Amino acid sequence: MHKSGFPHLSLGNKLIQAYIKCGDIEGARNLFDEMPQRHIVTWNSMISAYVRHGLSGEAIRLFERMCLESVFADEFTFSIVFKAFSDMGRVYGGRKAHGLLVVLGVEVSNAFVGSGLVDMYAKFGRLRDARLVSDCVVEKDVVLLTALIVGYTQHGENCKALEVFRDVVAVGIKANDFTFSSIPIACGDLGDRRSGMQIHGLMVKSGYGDVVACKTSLVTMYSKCGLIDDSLKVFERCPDANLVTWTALITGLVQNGREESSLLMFKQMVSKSLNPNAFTLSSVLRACSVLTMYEQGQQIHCIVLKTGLHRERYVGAALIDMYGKSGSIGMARIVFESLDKCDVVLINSMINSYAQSGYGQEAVELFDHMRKSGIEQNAVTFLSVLSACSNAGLLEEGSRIFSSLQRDSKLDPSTDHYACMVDLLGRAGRLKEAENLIKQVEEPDVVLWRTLLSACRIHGKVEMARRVMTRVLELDKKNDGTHVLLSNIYASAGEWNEVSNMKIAMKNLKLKKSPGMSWIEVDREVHTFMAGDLSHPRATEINEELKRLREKIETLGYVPDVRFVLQDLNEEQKKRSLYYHSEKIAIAFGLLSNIRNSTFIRIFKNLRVCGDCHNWIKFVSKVSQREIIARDAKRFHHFRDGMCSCGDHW
DNA sequence: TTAGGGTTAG
Repeated sequence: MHKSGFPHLSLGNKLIQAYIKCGDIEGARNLFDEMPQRHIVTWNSMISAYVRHGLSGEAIRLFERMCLESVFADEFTFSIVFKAFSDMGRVYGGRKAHGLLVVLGVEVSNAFVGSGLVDMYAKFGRLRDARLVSDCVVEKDVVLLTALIVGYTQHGENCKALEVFRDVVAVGIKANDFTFSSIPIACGDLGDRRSGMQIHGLMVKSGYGDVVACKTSLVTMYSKCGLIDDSLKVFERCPDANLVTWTALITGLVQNGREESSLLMFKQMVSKSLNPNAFTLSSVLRACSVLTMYEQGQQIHCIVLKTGLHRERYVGAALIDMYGKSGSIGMARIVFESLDKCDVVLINSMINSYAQSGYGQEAVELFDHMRKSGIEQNAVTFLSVLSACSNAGLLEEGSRIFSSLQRDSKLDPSTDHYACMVDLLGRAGRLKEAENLIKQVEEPDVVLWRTLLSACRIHGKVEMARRVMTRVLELDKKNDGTHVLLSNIYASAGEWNEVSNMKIAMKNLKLKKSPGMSWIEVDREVHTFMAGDLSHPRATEINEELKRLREKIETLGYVPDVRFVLQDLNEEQKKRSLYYHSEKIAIAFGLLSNIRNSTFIRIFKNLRVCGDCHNWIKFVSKVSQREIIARDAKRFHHFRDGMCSCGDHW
């Protein structure tokens, strides 16, 4: 023992090592603090233990204390401390440590030091610095080059990642499982199937084809290349799939439009007692959102709450989006307000939810609040708030925000931003101003002209529509939506000859009008209806319900508005055609299904709700005492007690 | 002692 009663220097170090080995970091720290003098190895052991236990902040504090006490850091210290700085995102501190390394004359060419430094700069996104350090190391090893590859892939520089990988192969450095779990990501993000498949072959040849992380990386690579069936093949040969592998597959399925399969896979995963994390849950929430399956979405929300992941940013954004897209704006707001920290994506999700439900004022307030709080707004923020203004007809606020976007030198308004303004002006009947705004755009796209064409329809401006149509056709001859739009303008004006000319034009161009359909989720099953569609097993009941509703609402003053029938029919035929619009059938079915005694009914339509249906739903919401939420191609309508949230502006 | 695979807004 040391005369002061403390263990001898090397014995003390051994004791600290023993504490660390047992995972007793607190014990190691106490002993460390009590030691009258410490060897460099002791400092290094302690710093290293902190980093390995996820206590990088503590590691940095100890490193700084070491410098203050004039203990010279060595290669070992630097190899570990750079990771601490990158874990904590402390760019400035990391650079200072690099400076100290130079002053102390520690060699960067040491493989461990070089790799640590390259990895730190790569994680900070300072890839030029990472490359400079890497170039100073004469004998580069696989760890250093893999760190560089990962840095490039994580910051979207996938071509450079592939270049480094090709260098690795060319100079004969043996790529290992870490390299093979990183490089397919670059191929996936580039959509480079050829390189992806070559690397897959090389991986198998090198003996890493059975490493789970490598296979996971292949699942992602194939799915990002649009080859989801190949992802499934890799997954089938992965009996040791872990949570990351399952999540990669579930995400891939969602990204490839196979949302139903992704939900089935999720169920399988849970049945294997694998607990989903934030990655998994945000992907399945997206699947529910796309499928408009909100009962499922709510169940996933329960899992989120049970697992305590409701404060995770990615999950929060996915939940806000899911509730926003389901028209449950109250729930979206509850999730939003429960978050501890806000970032631009979360706020954009909330603004966008407001936009879709027509809550323009709330969207503008959040936008203004964001600006006051100093949170940087991006192009999506402006697009979301402008679309909120356009859905709610807030011309004054929209113009103010659009002007500030034009003044803001950091962001250039895109054609999408202009489209919102054209829509706002157009709907307000200021068609000439809308047209002038389009002329300000250097290369106006077809969306802008089509937006103006749509405004012409609302205001019945047939002559202007003819002119705008020629511009639309110059840019996109083969768009069914455009032809239908102009045909509807002619139909509203009673120009039936022109309507049949449009039909002939569409036939010649082999364009088909996409059929209108509505759907509703009942007991986690989706029921879809077309106009006049009486093929549902409960068609007779639906018909009776429609009749009951008609009788009730007619006593309150509902009159079918045949102006919305865009076919050349007689009055009685027109009324009958309105009677069986798909949204009416879906609502009648919803009412008779009495979904879980719910106070509301939610339906979806792939096209815009027509004026007569809009009026019909208002009456039905009154007689049925239900809130009816209808999502059409663009937005939500919340009907309650004979009124609609859109204030008839849509 | 150093490097890896899966997630959010339009």
